[in-house]
Amino acid sequence: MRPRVLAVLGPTASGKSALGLALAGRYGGEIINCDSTAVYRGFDIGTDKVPVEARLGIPHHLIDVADPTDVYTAAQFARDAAAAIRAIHGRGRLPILVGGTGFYYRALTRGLFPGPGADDVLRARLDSIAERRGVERLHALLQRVDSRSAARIMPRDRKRLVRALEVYFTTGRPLTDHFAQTTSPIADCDVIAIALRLPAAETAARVARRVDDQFARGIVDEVRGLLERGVPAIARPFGGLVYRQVMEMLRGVRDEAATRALIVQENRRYARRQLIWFRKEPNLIWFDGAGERKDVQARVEGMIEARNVGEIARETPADGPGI
RNA sequence: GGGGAGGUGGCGGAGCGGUCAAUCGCAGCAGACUGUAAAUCUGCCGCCCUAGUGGCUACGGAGGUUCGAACCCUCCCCUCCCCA
Repeated sequence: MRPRVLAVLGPTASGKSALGLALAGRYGGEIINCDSTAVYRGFDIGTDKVPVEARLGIPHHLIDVADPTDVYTAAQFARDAAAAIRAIHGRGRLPILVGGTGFYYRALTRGLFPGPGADDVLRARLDSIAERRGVERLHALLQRVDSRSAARIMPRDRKRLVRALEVYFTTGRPLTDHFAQTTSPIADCDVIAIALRLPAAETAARVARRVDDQFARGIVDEVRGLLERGVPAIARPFGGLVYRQVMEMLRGVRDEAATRALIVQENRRYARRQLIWFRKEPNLIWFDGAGERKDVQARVEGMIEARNVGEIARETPADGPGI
């Protein structure tokens, strides 16, 4: 039997963590975070990390594995997650990916081409071209060296233009040439992916509630504390949802009421983008309803049992912790 | 009561005789995504349809001037500010 991996995906505030925890408890699982911002230490409230006390003793991986000043990437995630999966399988337990970053999930399950990582010097040079002559300049440049990529990338999509040029200049081959070598680091595993889905209005209400909660729990103090501890304002995770808006509030861009409203709005938009991504993701098994609901969990468990996914745990009960 | 400013698409706000269904921003909707992805970017966005150098209704209301009006004139309605 091929090793199994479970995944709990879905838009923000859909109850992924609760479902992941329930499934881990039931099937002897360990959780692997699949959320791009939760990897950063110190960014807790805004990322809605499950507090250690609430983890029911279930191991959580890839949370708090990066310093705020690090630049954690999808490639790094794919490597780390694959390693975590192998380790968990080695313990005879079931790896459960939980998160909403579609790109990370794809990087893991379908792979990224084995090309070069970021070249900061080159990026700086390309960025300065964009700065001085306009982003379109990069597109024109790409058009000359890699017209296939130029056709795929919008003329003002700076990040993708920079990356495509970076790959070309560091390898001498167009980005699209590299794609053929793309393989998943967990190609030997069977991934059973569950995706949660909620009506937009429900997501909106849940997000509003969560934002109130984040402020009540001290998101503003968390940000202040990070800054006081010397985390630079340009640190990657400060650019993410919630943190970006709170940073702007602290800079006086808008007051707290407006900030809360904005965060709610941005969350709804983010949820929409996540759904667009996941809709395209093949082989997801969709469940309607929030992940903390017992009936939803029961439905998911029914599906899992029908597919015998939990078998990994049952086959090797020996080193299950206290079962 | 007197004086002043203004009423434009869901909101903010341009336009001040034709090329205006109306710049732009926001919100909304749809989408792209191969090492920054909670990021970055694209399209649509009055109504109708066979989706187009298509039809229709529109710029507070009613009239008027003009070949032609969101833009000019008259009256009315309504906001806001200042003085009483």
